[in-house]
Amino acid sequence: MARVTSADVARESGVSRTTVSYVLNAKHGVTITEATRLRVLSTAERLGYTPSAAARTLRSGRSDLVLCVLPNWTIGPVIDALIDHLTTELADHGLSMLVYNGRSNRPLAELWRAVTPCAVLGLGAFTESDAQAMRRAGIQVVGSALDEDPHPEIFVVPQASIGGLQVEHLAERGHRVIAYAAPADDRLAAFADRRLRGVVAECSRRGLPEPVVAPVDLDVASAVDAVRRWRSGASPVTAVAAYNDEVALAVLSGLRAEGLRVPEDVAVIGVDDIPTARLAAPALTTVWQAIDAQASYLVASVLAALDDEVEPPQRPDDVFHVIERDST
Amino acid sequence: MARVTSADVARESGVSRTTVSYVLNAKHGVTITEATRLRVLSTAERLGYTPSAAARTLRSGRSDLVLCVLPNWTIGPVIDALIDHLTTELADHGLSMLVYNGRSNRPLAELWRAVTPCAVLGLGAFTESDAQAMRRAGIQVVGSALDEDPHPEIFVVPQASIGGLQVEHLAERGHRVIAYAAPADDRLAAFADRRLRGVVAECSRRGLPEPVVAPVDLDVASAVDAVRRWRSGASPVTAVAAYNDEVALAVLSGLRAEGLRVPEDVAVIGVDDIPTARLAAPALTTVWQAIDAQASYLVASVLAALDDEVEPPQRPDDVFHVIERDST
DNA sequence: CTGAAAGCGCTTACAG
DNA sequence: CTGAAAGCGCTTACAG
Repeated sequence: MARVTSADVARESGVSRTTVSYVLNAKHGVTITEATRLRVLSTAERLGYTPSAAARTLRSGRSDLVLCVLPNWTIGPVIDALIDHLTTELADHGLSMLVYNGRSNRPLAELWRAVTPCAVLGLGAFTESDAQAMRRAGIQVVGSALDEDPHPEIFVVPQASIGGLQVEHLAERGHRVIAYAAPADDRLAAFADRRLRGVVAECSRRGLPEPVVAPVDLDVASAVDAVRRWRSGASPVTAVAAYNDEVALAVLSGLRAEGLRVPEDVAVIGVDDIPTARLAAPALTTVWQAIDAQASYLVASVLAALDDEVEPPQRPDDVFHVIERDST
Repeated sequence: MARVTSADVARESGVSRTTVSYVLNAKHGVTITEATRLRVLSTAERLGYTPSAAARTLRSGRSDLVLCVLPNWTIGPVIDALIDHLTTELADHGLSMLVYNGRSNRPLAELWRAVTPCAVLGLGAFTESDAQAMRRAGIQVVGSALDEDPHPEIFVVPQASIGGLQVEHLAERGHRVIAYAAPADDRLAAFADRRLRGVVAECSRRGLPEPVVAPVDLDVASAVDAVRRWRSGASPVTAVAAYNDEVALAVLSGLRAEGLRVPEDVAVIGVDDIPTARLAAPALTTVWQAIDAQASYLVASVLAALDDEVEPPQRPDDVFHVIERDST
């Protein structure tokens, strides 16, 4: 069965393709008789007409597609919620968002063979050559960074400040010997390193000893190893800042296996507030992120990149806070 | 800066656009002088030429894009891994996969304004009208179903058999009064209902009493309510089949709060084997899915839909098995 | 072995 | 208020 085109709709409605286009795109500044309008609309409906995205894009040089590029991360509930917000908000502006999982480490260039987005929203940083290639193809690039970035148009979720917040919380509860539980999954290194940097900086600012870092796999044995190391020194660790909630849950299991009480012997704080964090024994204290505010900022950035008349948004601040539960 | 087109490459290389196209697409059956080939390739490289996806798609009536449509589910590690596998395997066949999160309950039709995939891979079922619209637009539709489905080309992950497996495991350990912990999140109802159906069927097949169903929110209070209900009757529940691991973890927390021992007083089995399942106290018994086999099947289905000469694959069986840990 | 030309389906000045 | 025509950038018969 052949594809239905605007020519079909035009013929069946007894008008020209121009008129069909005007009606279907509710073209401004052109007046169409109500009768014609209705006729075209109903024919289109009846025929099940769908405009060809390829033709529209080719002709207008612009598409309604925003591509969200995910770096090689594991995707948990936080990113899931972010994507959810982005999709919905962008759709409210007539933009469709599709997600590319750049796990396979393939060059992004492959993608432009398949799709022509008007903007690309990178949740991680792009390589300079990728970014250049995109701009050259007329694609707006909205990037993100995990650090403070000199480019004001780059979205920044300062990972270091998460680590800072963890230490602040722990220090305020009187802890002085603090450890950092790093993830064993390499894909998370970009985040983990920066969060650790924040932990180290805040410890030093407060005159606390440098945190002992141990990688913790998501199993009990690995956590037990880390716990033994942390507790073995002359001044045993009394608090652990974990890379995220999953790692924190592993630490909890290691502590339990070693017969240590939480938070009496060792306090633990995570990041993310995953659903199971509150189900742990004891319920996990964690750092929460304002995903909706981050999504809104990102959407506004995309809109500003697409339309010169739209002002770029203010970076949201205060996107983190500590949720106190029973593990600290 | 204007877009680089194949005409630019042709001019700079001193050949026609035809030749450029032949070289860049490594067109079979056409012989091009090695010298010309190299010249074209290097000019394209130097100019940073990226073919226009819109033009290719419009001209050839076919794109390299596979769209994966996610229903309104929460996305956990299982779906994440599935997407990962799909992206990689499809890329090996020259196809780019993009993911659409259909959460916003918008009609899929909106999407065809932005993008023209060659195939759509639905992880949930499509409405008949959506499926029809896609076929009418020349898009191959590869659907999935959660139940046995009369259409042999539909991919089926029989959710009911997950529930059956849970009961089988529990019954073999001597349990007779089994409860079902349903998720409170409505978005999961499609799965939950079917898994429950499997639980009910297997109980009845084994002559066990009908399972008591309680919804369990991901918090301790909700789980405690459910546990009290399960334990209050004349024949208290001794085993719980949970919708998934998160719900199972909640049940564990409710049991703990009520002072019940696991598995001595009550056994618990989940589904998914999320990373934190093994970190629970006690470590959670769960049902594992062979995601890689499912992904391979799906990829083969897409390939078969795209090329009539490729045989549709055999449905994989044996995609589930129980991972025994300490909670049963 | 290489080129001129047609045409995919749309939108948009331009003319009437 | 509506239509004829051009052109977006590519691929592919067809001719040489």
